[in-house]
Amino acid sequence: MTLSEENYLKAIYHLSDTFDGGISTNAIAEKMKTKASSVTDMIKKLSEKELVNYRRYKGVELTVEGKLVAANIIRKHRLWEVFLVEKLNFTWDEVHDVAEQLEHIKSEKLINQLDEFLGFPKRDPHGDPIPDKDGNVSNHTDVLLMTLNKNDKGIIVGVKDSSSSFLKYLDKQGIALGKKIKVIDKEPFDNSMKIRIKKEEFTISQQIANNIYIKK
Amino acid sequence: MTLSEENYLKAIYHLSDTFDGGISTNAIAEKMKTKASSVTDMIKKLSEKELVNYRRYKGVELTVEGKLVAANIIRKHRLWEVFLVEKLNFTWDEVHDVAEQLEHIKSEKLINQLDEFLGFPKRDPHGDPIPDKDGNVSNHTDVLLMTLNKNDKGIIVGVKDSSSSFLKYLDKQGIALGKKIKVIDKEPFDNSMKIRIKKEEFTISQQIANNIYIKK
DNA sequence: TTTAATTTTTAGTCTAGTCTAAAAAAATAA
DNA sequence: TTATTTTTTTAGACTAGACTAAAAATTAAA
Repeated sequence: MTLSEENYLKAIYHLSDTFDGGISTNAIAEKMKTKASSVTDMIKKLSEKELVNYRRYKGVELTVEGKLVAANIIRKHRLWEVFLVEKLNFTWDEVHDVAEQLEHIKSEKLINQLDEFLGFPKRDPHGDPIPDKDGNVSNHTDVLLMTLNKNDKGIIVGVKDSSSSFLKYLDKQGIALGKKIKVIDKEPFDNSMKIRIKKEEFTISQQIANNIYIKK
Repeated sequence: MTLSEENYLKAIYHLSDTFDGGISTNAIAEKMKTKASSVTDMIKKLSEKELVNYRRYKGVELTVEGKLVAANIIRKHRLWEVFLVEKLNFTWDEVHDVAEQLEHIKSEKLINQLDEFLGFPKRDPHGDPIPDKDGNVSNHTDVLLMTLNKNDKGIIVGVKDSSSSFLKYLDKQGIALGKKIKVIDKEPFDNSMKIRIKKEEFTISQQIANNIYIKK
C-alpha cells in the first residue's frame, strides 16, 4: 500500500458516504486536487489489486477489502486526532494536517495500543465516529441542526465541515461538542435560526446550521 | 525535504559520529542498503541544497544546516521511541521500525508538545541522548563495557547495537539500563569478561561487552 | 435522432529515485 | 613509476505518479 493508494481509497470511501453508486472520475479528481487522467491511472491500479470495482466510464466502488483498508486509515486518522487534542493540547482546528500524516504509519500494535491508551474513544474531536478494527462504524443517526424546528432541543455531537475556519468560528461563538442547544426561532425566509446555548441567545445562518450534528 | 533526503542526512550524520572527515560514497551506500550510483545522485541533490559539502571522489560532510536537519530527525526518532515504550508498552526491541516512520512526521508543535508530554526526557530507551531543538547532543562521555578492567564498577547507561536480537539477549540475561555492574574477571585471551549484576555472576563475550555503555 | 457538450480514457511527457554497466579517478602494489 | 585494484562517477534505462493534449465514449440538447 503506497501513500498515494491509501489517499485515493480514503477519498473514495468518503465520497461513497455522500453519493450512491459508482463514484465518478471527476469527483475523485476534485477531492484529491488532481487531474482526471491521474485518477484513471490510479483506479486501474487499485482495480488490479481488487480494492475497487471498476468499469470504464462507469465510476468506481470500493470492494469489501477496499472498504476495510479505507476504514482502517480513517480509524487511525481519528484516533490520532483524539491523541493530539487530549494528550498534546492541540485545538480541534489544528489537528487535521498532522493526522493526515500520522494516519499512514504502519503498525498494528501501535494503533491498538494507542486505542487502549486513549480509553477506546468512540468519536474524534469533531464528533465523527471512529471505526473499529473490522471497519465497522457506529452509524451516524444524528441529525443536522438545520433540520430542527422551533422549540426543538438537543446536544451538539459533531460537525460536518472540519475546516479550520469553521471550527474557529464555532469556538468564538461558544459552540462546542456536548453543549445543550435549543432552537428559539426559525426564520422561514432564509432558514437562519435563533438558538440558545447556556442561556445565551444568538442567530446563526443556514450554512452554519447545515454543518452541525445534533443528538435529539 | 523528501523522505529519501531525510534518510540520507540521517545516515551521514550517524556515520560522521564514528568516522572523521568526508564520508565515502560506499559507506553511505552500505548503510542505506542501496547502490553507490544512487548515493552519488542524491549527494549532488543535497549539495545543491547546501545540506552537505561535496567534492567529487572526496566524500561528503554535513553543513551546519545539514547537521541541524539530521539532529532534528534523530530527536524525533528518539522522542517517539520514549513515547512507544513509556506510554504504549512497547519493549525496547520493538520500537525501531515504528520510530523510523514516525521520525518523518512534519509538525513543530507536535514534537515540542510530545517532548513536554514525556517530561523532557534526556535519553531514549536504548540510552542514546536526545538532541535538543537546536540540535545539541549531550556528548556521550560514557565508556564501553569492554574498556573496563577487573574490579571496575559502573552503571549501564546505553547500548551501541540496537538490533532486536541483541536487545532480546540482554533482556534474557537481565542486563538493563540503570543496573549496577562489576567486572569480576577479564580473560586476556579472548577479552571475554565475568561480570556481576545484582549478585548474579556470568560471563559475556567481547562482542557483547563492546556494545554496552557504562557510566563509571 | 442527429448534434453539441461533457466526461473519461489514452497516448505521450516529466520528475524523483532507483538500478546496471561502463568509464574515470584514486589508491595500492609490484 | 607503471600496473592493478578499488572506488566513484557517468550514462542510460526503469517505475510510480503526476501532467497535457487529444481521442473516444457518454449524456444532454435541439
